[in-house]
Order: sequence, then structure tokens, then C-alpha cells
Amino acid sequence: MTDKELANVIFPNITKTIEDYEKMYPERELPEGAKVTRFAPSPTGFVHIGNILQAVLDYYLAKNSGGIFYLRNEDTDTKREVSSAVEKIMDALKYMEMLPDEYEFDGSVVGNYGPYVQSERKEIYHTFIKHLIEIGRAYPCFCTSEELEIMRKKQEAKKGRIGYHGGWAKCRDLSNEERIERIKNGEKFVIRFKSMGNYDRKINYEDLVTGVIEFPQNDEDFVIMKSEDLLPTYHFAHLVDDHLMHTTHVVRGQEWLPSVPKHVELFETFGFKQPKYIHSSLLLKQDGNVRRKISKRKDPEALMEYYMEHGYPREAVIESLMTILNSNYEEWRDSNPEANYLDFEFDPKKVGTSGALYDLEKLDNISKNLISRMSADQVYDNLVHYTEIYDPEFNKIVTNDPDYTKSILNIERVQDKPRKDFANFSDIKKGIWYMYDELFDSPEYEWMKITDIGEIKNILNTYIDEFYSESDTSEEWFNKVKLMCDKLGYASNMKEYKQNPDAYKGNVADISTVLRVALTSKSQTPDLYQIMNILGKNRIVNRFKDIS
RNA sequence: GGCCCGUUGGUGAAGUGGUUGAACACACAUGCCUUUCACGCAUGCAUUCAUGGGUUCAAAUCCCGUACGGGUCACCA
Repeated sequence: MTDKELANVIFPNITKTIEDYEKMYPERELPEGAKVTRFAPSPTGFVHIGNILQAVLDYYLAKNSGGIFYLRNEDTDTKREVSSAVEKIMDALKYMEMLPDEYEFDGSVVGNYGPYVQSERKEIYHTFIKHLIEIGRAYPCFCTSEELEIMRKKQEAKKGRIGYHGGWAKCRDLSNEERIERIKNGEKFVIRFKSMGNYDRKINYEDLVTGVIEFPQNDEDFVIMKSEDLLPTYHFAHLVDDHLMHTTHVVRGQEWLPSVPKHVELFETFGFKQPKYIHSSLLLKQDGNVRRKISKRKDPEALMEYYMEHGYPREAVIESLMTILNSNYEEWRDSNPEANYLDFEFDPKKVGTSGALYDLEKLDNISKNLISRMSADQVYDNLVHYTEIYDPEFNKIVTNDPDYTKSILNIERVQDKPRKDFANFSDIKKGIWYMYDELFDSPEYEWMKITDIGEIKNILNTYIDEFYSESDTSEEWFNKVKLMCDKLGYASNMKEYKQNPDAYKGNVADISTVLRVALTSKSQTPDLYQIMNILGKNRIVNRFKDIS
């Protein structure tokens, strides 16, 4: 019996050919040098920051070259699949403003190279597998997992290489008669690739990041189609999909490096052009004195939700990831502060290979700088958008009087070196809540040096009765505070105070602090003059009255 | 265990044989500024590039060994 007959027994309903599919999915018409990349996560319910790292690179490579960035749902592992996972992936991409050009979501397909969901591409995979069987490069394997387990044990005992190769590949030399008979008897089987490789020979593979790497040839008859769901394994789906969708560059984690020889043989067998690979480094986390892979169970910052929930600006996340991806990015950003990151010239050779510790402090720093450069309007818009989803209560308060909120956000913003106190949009509430009467409800006053309520009231009353004037400029205002110091026996000049502290009850800083705490309850705030201006006289008086 | 990748300060890292007495950024420390905080400014922070050997006039940079870390060896991706 021929291989062709075997192929027909296994896939009786497959009538299309590889050529048919190649006609359906012709070469893309793109400008010279345009890159086609894909984000291809498996829908496990978590969007890992490492995945986003890859997506940023994918998106960048496509957009920077005038190419295509598409989303492919790798749902061939039916056991791990989670139903809401694709939604989460789309949410994350939306948040990052990295929407794919082609995708399949919510029942609609965008793009001409779909389906973009692997479980819907079964027939395509089967066509390619059928071809492989026809040319004698794939075969059904009836080994059970128990048998394979025993084989592994034997191999271990002999200290040999583990795997389904050479003489260990029992089903490889079965006759087609026997194969067909066993299939007709209803035996379960997987399809294995029949490797022609020789482990003692080497291949030279050129990685865009690492450079040339020498591997032994693949000689493993690895599984390309699973028995239960008849779906392909990653290796085979990678071949078929990236060929048919004309992917030019594959960004994937370093954990894929060892399977490169398999992919090389697969592409060579079909005579397909292999995409270029960028194997990105893993994100690590310092845990005591060991470094380990950042883990979604132990490290909240491993998940994209962390950044969304805290309201980190997408630009900051991108900046921090680009910094990890390419070591000279920061330098470039320094000299091109306003440029779009897509205009950066990326050099795959500069991708770190050793696994980087993901540094949240660095993110905070990048983010603080970024937010400090925004206008009050921009911060306001971001804040509204963020609180809509993550803090509806605060959203109501903030949007109740947009101009009022903006004036708060504008404190010490319009100046050469704006304040940098917000690393994300959830920080804002912590910084400005006291400006809203709804939230300023019996706060805990952080009195510092002057704690005597009698003295505090004396200061506040004196100030309101004799010195406060709503129309004062910043300088006038502070001069009056100093005048009050002189009157009450506090030093208005810090230098004089430091020279002779005993001559005074305290100094102008102590007085300012009393005003500050009385108005905000906090001992540390931005510019007090601006706060008072925004509060206005009535509320200042009222807040002073509350002190008792 | 086999195969592969890696190892420059607290962190990300620059660096591919000689103005590197190891850049830059983050973090940290100290000081200045200052009504608080933040900002800003100034200074400090690896005599040394995992380690041993070799090549060379010259090595973090090239070669070999060792150690350590990571990845992978599934009908998971």
C-alpha cells in the first residue's frame, strides 16, 4: 500500500491541496522592506508583561517598516483555554494602543489571511499534514503515553538522549498495511513528522539577536498532530500559519531557541522561506538572592492588569519595555524627547540576551517624567478615563467641576521644572483628595512642631483677621506670612533663626506648616499659596473653623 | 544527564584589542536651594568587568578550561 492511500485513509475528506491555499493567501503587497509580525498568545486567561514586551516589539517592527501587525489566537491547547482570555488580550492591546491590523474577535474577522484562530484552521493544517504523509514524511504513531514513559525511563537508564528518534521511533517503520489496519480498528494515534536529520551533523542557524548558533540537526520525530482534538502542535501550526500569513519576523521568548532545529527542518521539508526570529530575553525578578522568571502567581506586576489598574500611562509602559528591549533606546529618547517611539531605529543585535530584572522603580521614574510633561488638560483627561473604570466614586467628584479639578492638577505644573509626584493615575487621588470637601471629612491632622491647639488657633485667627487677603500675589502673600511671624514672635528669616534659635518661638516654616496642615491635614503638599487660591476664602475660613 | 544561551556596580546597561583613570539612566548617600514635600543643582557610589590560564607591546574586549545562572528535552505553548 502506498503512502498516498494511507493519507487518504487518515484524511478522507481533505480534497484541497497546498497550492489551493497558497492561491487563497497570496504574497502580501507591501512596500520593500515591510515587516509582517504577529502577536500570537495562547488564551490562558492571563496577559503576561513578557507577552506585552514581545507585542511592543512586534508592533514596532511592523509600524516602523510600513508592514502589518496581526493577532493570531493560538488556542490549540484545548485543555488550558479560558473563554474570556481573548477579550483580556484585546483589552491589553487597546490599552497599549497597539491594535492589530488583522484579527478575529467577537465574531468578526478583519483581514484576508484568516481565520486568525487556530482551532478554526483545522482543515488547512490537515491539508499540509496529508501532503507530508503522501510524500512519506509523516506517519501515524500508536504509542500510548505509558509506552512513551517506559521508553523515556529506558533511555535515562542508558544515559542516552531522551526522545522519539532513531531506533526508538517504534511506529516509524510500521508497514502501511499495519497502520491502516490499526486505524480501522479504531486505535488512537498522533501524527509524527518523519525526520531525516542526523544528530551528529550540525546546522548553523542565524538568530537576529544572538547571531549564529550551532545546533545538532533535528532527528526527533516530533508530534505534529494530537490524537484527541486533531489539532496541530505549536511547531506545525507555526509552519503553516506563518507561511500562509506571510510572517517575516517572529518575536518569541528565548524558551523557543531549543526548538529551532525542528522548525528549520520543517520549513526545509516544505521548501518554504523561514521567517527571521528574534528571541527575546526573559523578564526576571529578584527574589531574595536568587533571580527567577517573573511569575504571574507571585508577582502582581507580571500581569498587564497591574499596569492598567494602577493607571500607568501606556507611553510609560512602552518606554520602559523599549528600554529593556534595546539598550540604546534611553539615549535616543534623551536626545529626541518628543519623538514617537516608532521612529526609533531598532537594532536586534542590541536586545539583551541575559534576562533582565524588571524594575518597577525605573517605570515609576519614566512615568513621573512623562506625566510631569503633560498639560493639566491631558492629565485631567487621563484621570477621568482611568477613574471611569477603576474608581467611579472619585470619577464623580473629579468630573463634577472639571475646571476646578484642572486648576488643582495645574499646581506647579506650568513652570520650567514641573513637579513629578504622580507615577500613575491612581497616585493622583492620594495627592489631591484634600482639595475636595466631600473627601475632607474629619481628617487626621499631621501637626508637626506646633501641636498646642491654643497656639494653633491663635495663629489661624491672627492670620485670617489681620493678614490674609484673597487678592494677594504670591510674593505679597508670603511677605504677610513673614510679617505675622514677626508679630507672634517667630523668626521670619530662616538664617537668623538658625543662628539664634532660642530667641524665637519657632520660625516661618513652623507657621507655614500650621496653615498647611489646617487646610489640608497634610504636612507635605505642593505650593501652599496656589492651594489657598484654589480653595478660596470661604473654604479657608471654614477649614480653620473646623480645627478644635 | 544531553543540547543551547548567558555572566560588566543595588538595577537596566555602554563597551567587539589602545584618549575607558569602565559612558549614560534608575536607585541610594551627602550637601546646596528652600515656607513643607517634590523639583533642580552639586558631589559620591565597580581600582575593575564570574573565575583560572593562554595569545599580545596592550584584553572587559580574542582563545581554552572551570564555576555559577537560565532555558529546553510533552499529544503545553
